Amino acid sequence: MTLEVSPAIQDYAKAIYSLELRCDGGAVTTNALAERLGVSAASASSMVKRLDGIGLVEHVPYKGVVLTDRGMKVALEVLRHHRLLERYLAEELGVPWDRVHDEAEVLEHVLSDELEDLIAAKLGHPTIDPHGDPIPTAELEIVERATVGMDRLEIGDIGRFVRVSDSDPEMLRYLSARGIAPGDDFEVLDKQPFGGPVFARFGECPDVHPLGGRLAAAMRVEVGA
Amino acid sequence: MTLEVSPAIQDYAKAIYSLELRCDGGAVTTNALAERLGVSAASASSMVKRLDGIGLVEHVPYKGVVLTDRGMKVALEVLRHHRLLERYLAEELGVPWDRVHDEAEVLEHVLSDELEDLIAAKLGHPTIDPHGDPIPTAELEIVERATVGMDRLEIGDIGRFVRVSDSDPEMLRYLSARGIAPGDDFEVLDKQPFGGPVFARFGECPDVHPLGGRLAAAMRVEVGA
DNA sequence: ACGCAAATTTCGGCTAGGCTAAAATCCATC
DNA sequence: GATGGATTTTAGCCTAGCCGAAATTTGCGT
Repeated sequence: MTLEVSPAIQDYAKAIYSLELRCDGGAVTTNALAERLGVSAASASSMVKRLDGIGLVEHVPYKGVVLTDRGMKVALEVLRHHRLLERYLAEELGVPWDRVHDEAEVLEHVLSDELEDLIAAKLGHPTIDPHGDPIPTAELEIVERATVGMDRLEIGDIGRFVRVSDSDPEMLRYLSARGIAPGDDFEVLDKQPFGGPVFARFGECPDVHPLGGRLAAAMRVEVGA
Repeated sequence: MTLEVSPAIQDYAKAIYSLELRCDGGAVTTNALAERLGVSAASASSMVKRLDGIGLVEHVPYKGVVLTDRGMKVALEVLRHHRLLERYLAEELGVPWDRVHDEAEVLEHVLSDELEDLIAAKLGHPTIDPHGDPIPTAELEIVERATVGMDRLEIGDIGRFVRVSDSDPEMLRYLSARGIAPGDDFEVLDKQPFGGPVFARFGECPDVHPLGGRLAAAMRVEVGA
């Protein structure tokens, strides 16, 4: 049945998974998928039909797709590969934080189960990757923590900076250069009105950083003591 | 010009390189190439034409192919990836000796230059892989040592077991299980006539091993004190 | 020197995955 | 309830690699 899961199919499954998370509960549209993967809407449409044919997604024409259980397994397997590799590359090989995503993006498709196990063991079976994203377990269970973007915060909010999108190298370099990393506790000291930037302090460092626009939205945090 | 070197092309370049080594100096035939890569002669023929078109090989129809300088660079780049990865997998991740080849076979095509450098540095810029094969330098220079198969040896010959084909897992398991590894010094104690097996002792271990057939031919040695 | 077997190339066809352009469908607005 | 713009799907086409079958070339043995 499922004996042919090409890299392209893995990429589609992964993209559908992450888009399902965003647009909570809803079906993923062809357009969103196409944009995410950098292909034309026509290409996405025909691939979606194929994925439905092999039972990885449920496709309602003109409505969108939802992953089936089997499709979810494919997505989580690739996600586990990706995030384990990110962690491994950062920790064992010293690949810079803002580069691990691109490296993992290609390696994830050719990682054997055996190598996956060896890497996980060597890392001590980690549960989050260098961006703070959770790594699915070997049994493909994953806990997505509820987070909000820093753009939603108000003056006085405190909490923990949990994760940041791994796909924008420039953002990662920016944060990295300022010593801001997932896991840091923070405090919002000021905020400009009308969707303006928030001013926050991270970890032990007394510096106050202005965070606005796409950056603040990409920085996901858990609010509270 | 060369901006498209697909995995398939890399595999062809690598195969042509190693066949050129064997059939010393001569052009590589389409059939040999097809057999090596496990594709039909028709497929190999058409790919050879493509490779000639993009300048990686010189193809004389019905005669065979020879790598151009650019083709050689492609082959050595992939070979460096392959052997560095074998070394890395064996040393850092504990992948069994007989499995590293297959893992490296897929990873070699997706290894970025940056990762290549990091891996080489971590290993201390090694010059041979776990099978005793030389690793091309970053500048793609390689020294192929002159070796003979153990099947050519006579009683009383001594020397060093240098390398063994990396592509037969069963052979590797067999040698591994008996504690025989590249780098071992050996002594030929007996030999049966008419192409029969040689009996040899390796390293410190007093055991005498009978080695015949394809195994003896695959075991390459340097003869002499 | 000639013919035949083996090697090689050519030919037509297949799948995966992508594209553009055109047709179909959906939905918000009037 | 119609209609126009946006979205989605279909249709036709392309390239990379692979295949088997048929045509071609080579070169060995006599």
